Amino acid sequence: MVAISLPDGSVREFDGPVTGLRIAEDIGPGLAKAALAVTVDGTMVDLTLPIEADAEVSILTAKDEAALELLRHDAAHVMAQAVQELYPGTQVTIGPAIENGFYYDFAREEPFTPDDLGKIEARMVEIVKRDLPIVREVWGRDRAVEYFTSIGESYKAELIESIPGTEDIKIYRQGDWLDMCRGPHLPSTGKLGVHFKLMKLAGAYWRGDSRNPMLQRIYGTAWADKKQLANYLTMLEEAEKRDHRRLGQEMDLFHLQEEAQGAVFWHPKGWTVYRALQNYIRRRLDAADYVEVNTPMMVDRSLWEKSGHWEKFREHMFISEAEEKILAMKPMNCPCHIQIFRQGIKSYRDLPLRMAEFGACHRNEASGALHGLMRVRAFVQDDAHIFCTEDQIVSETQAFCALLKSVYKDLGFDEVKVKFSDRPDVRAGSDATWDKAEAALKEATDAAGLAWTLNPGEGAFYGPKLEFVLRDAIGRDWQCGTLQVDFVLPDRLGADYVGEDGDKHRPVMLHRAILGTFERFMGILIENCAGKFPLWLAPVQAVVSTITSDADNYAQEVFQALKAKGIRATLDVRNEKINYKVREHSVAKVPVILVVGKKEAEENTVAIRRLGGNVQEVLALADALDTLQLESVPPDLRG
RNA sequence: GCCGCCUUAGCUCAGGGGUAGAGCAACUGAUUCGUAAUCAGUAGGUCCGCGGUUCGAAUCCGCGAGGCGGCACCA
Repeated sequence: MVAISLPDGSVREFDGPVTGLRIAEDIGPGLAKAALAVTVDGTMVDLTLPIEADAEVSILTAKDEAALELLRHDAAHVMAQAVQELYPGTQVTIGPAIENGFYYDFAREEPFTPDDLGKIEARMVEIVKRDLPIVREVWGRDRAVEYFTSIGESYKAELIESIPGTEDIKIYRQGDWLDMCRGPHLPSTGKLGVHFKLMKLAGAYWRGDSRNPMLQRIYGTAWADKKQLANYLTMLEEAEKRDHRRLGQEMDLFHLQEEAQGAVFWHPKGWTVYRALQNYIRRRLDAADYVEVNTPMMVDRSLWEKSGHWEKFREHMFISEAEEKILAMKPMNCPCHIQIFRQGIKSYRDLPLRMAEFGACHRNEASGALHGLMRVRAFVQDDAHIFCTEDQIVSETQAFCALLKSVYKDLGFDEVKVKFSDRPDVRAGSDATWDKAEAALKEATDAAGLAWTLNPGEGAFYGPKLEFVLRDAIGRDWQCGTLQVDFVLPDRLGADYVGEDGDKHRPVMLHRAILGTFERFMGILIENCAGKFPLWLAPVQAVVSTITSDADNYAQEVFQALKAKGIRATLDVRNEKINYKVREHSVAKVPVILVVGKKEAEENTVAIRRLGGNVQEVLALADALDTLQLESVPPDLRG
């Protein structure tokens, strides 16, 4: 007797082992048809797998989020079958479900072309139409290795060999095609449906290791129905429209060119936003008792040798030679900050010492890693190093987390996630020190009210770290802020202070940034607001547009008044129709258009039109000026 | 760095072994108009670079650069 408890609380009894499909049939034919898999005591399994003991079972259909993952995994298998039918001799490797879709990595001499994607997709539809039953088999390891080796699937054989000897090898067969896979899978290929699309071709290293051969990866997206697929494709189009590289050009914010690969040419408008952002951060740091410094951009190699960077990151540093000395463009500010710390004698009374710098750093990133503003070779961080005692780690971390959260909120990001990276296998410092540092970081993060997830073993070799990830308007995650506890660098570069006891001690150094780099954050900001900057950041905050030349003098007066109030305004007295002007300034995403015609000039008013709206508000000039001035105050300066 | 694709006017893109195309933008002129494109005209090109094939290359082939999509990397 097997008792099956269902999600509605009911219990059904069967006289022996029973499959999920039987249970579904028992409930109703409609459900049996829609069933894709079952969860047994919370674990997803095949619909055809016998359930031997009492269990809590729930039947999964396309409506369940978990079933979608299954569907995507099956899409990967169907794609692999299609590829092997169309291109004999191609080897399969791995093909998991991923967010929004799936991929499969193939080994094949000849590259796939974009045209091939269409052919593969058509064959996939055909395989779905064949509605091949998907049958699970359990093989012995040796048999599996032997089989895959015999048909020339050396990657699969290698995979099986790396599975622990105690585990069964599961084979899923659909028609005359089969693959080794952990499962579970759909009952038949027909259940996959045809709401998938192959998206892109890419290279990917075997087992993610750049020393291994490169395979050909095909990415696809798959959904439960037509509407979901269409929504996803629409979302991608929307994301493309707010791509910071596209908006950067359309809005005349910045450009990149090959003579300065990975370095940004900021245009007046982009630089205006950049400055507004930097000034904002500078005020926030001042308010949080940081001191700002500035240190050399090029420093002799000997300093990098002492800090350990020369040994570890030499390849990624830009080098210059002068008078038989080798200088390196600084890839980071911290060694220089320690030089300032070391000047004179520091007392415990000087700690915590929070030293900030907006210093230009250069790193020779791999050419393939460069990506618009998001990954560049020349950048400025909102960087600071907090020199403190071990006892001050908690309070400093807590204060930092609070500052970070507040900054993100001001900039329009409310969702912040934290990744906590603890001790790696290879590390410096004693276990006792690590215990202390990790506990302090955790305590402080909790106290700051931030939810964190563990990133085991991913800490820096010199200490544990926090990574702050924020989510943008269209649901993408960006890692921006960081806080790293460092016991090593102060030691290597000889930083010390005199303690209460009169002895010399090593300070702990907290490396921290909120935005990360200004370049990258500008990119994130542009994409998050789709180019429609909040008023305090907008490069042009208001444009005064005339209807006829009769209002030119008055428009000039309005324009000067705006400037006098510190508002970034432009004047548009061109002989164009107001429709034309409104459209042009709207496309340029200017937040406020002040329209003035004969009537406004006579009455000393302005008609305000805001970006995205189509209503006009007529205000007395003095009121309009006050309103706009108030609205353009940066968030940290608001009463 | 690795794999694939792409590179034509300021921008978006079409074309394609025989004198280089469109829309928008720019410029000139006309138009003075009430909230998302007024009309007409003019000008604009090393078809990414270098080499090869050819009577002839922007087009075909090779090499290189940059960009794009991934992978690897990210102190």
